[in-house]
Amino acid sequence: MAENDKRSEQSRKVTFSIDKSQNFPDWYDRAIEVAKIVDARYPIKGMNAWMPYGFKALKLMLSKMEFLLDDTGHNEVYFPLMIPESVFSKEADFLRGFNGESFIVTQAGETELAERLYIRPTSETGMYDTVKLWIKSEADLPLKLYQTVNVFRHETKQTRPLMRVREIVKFKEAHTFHANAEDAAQQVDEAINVYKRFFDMMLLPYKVLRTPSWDTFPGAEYNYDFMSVIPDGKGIELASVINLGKKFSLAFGIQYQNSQNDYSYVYQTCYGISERTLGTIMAIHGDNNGLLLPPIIAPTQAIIVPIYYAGKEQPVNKACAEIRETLEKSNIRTSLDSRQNTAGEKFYEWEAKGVPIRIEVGPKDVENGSAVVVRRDTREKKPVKVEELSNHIRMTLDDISINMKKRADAYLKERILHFDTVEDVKKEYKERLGLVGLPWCGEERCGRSIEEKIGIPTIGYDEHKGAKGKCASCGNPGKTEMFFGRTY
RNA sequence: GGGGAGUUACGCUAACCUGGCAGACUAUCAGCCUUGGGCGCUGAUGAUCCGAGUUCAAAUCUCGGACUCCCCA
Repeated sequence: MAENDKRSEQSRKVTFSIDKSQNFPDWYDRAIEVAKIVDARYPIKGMNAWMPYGFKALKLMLSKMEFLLDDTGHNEVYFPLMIPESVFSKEADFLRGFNGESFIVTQAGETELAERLYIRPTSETGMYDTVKLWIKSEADLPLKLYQTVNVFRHETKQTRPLMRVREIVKFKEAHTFHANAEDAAQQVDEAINVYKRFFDMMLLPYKVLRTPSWDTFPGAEYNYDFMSVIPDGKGIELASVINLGKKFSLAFGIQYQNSQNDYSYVYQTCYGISERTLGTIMAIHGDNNGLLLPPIIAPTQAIIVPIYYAGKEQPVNKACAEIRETLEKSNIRTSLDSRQNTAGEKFYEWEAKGVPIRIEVGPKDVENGSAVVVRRDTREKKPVKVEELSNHIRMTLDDISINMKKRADAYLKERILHFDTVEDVKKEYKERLGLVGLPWCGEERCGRSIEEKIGIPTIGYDEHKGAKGKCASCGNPGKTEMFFGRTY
């Protein structure tokens, strides 16, 4: 810093006095606030107002999911927010699972309603009650639907923006209906593949785990969860893929007429993701300067920051406008920050918002016919000739994505810990480290017993990976690896 | 499910115990100075969660409510 520089080190503001690795919860709240993703000041716990920048990122993310669903033969529909109590309570396990956390409308104005109306905590019941009218014959199957809706759950525990909320604003849920069990099972596989493609695009690391039989989704035959780990060591369920079997079709009477002129009950699956995915993206990729958004969902992929000097604004502005036009022509989402704040202030702000690339244009650059390109992930600065800018930015965006994915995969690997015995876990595991894997024989009794001994809840097991050692409970050969962890 | 703490301007906070002009920082707005990593200066806007009680007088004391946070099962 030059001696004549009036800026003093001490008066410098600090966006993040909070260290992400030391205090993740506070870091997360602050990062979301500074980047203007959501406004958590909305006066209901667990319900947040989405701000323009955050909502743009969310929409970009969802559009990728929509593309994948459309591409695999799903059709978009919409079902109402409210579900009559008589419909909501038709499937017993489902009712037991969601009754306690549902909001229920009991009156309109001062008039008490004849029948109570449930605000959907998820849409199964409301949907299936009507879809049964749509299905007549085998020719109507398979039927693959999805909708993007808000759902409400009265969370009593701590809430956290995007991760654990009372109003899930964008629940993108798919529901499918099939003629037989094989087709339904196949659909589960397709859904898992769709989600793999999606989370890979979002540069998120995950592990697909099958939920143990004693812990499945209410009303399910079996289900899989896409699990990731956030920096405080807690597991987070990014997506759930559920085989409902005939449970709901029996409860709701969803039947089709088959070729033998008999009626058969349909087999169903459902699966969904939400804005939690965006929350996890921010949690995993952010650093002590704020967010880092994957280029694929960044509302602004490149921010142009003019560096003004008195009397030299005109040429700088002109160069910036030209660069912006060029980049937009190459389909790079570009913004220009021509506000009169100091350059440094703007740098910090756009870094906090997670914009992948910054382009600095000052009088020196104009003279040289170049611009300074700065990567958000490495903060590396590089002068680039204006003619080469479009190409360079494209390549750099790709490179940032590759780098982010690499980092994220390495990150998850560190947070999934493999142990051989309960004793090892007790000796070496501390809460904030991540998920715990132990060999398991496949018996419910043993799964529950391990859970109790190590005091960490079961999450699910990796179906496709055999375990090396002996079951951590009974000592018989381990069939698979069971994972344990605290979750959101 | 049980327990505890709290609520003052967009945000953070002082005054509370011991009742007496609600003060600072930040932000915002107007202007100046500036702009290659948060500089500085002048001025302005803006607040005691809601309801009741005690009192000459309540952010402050008492009671009730709402909401928020934390801890334990």
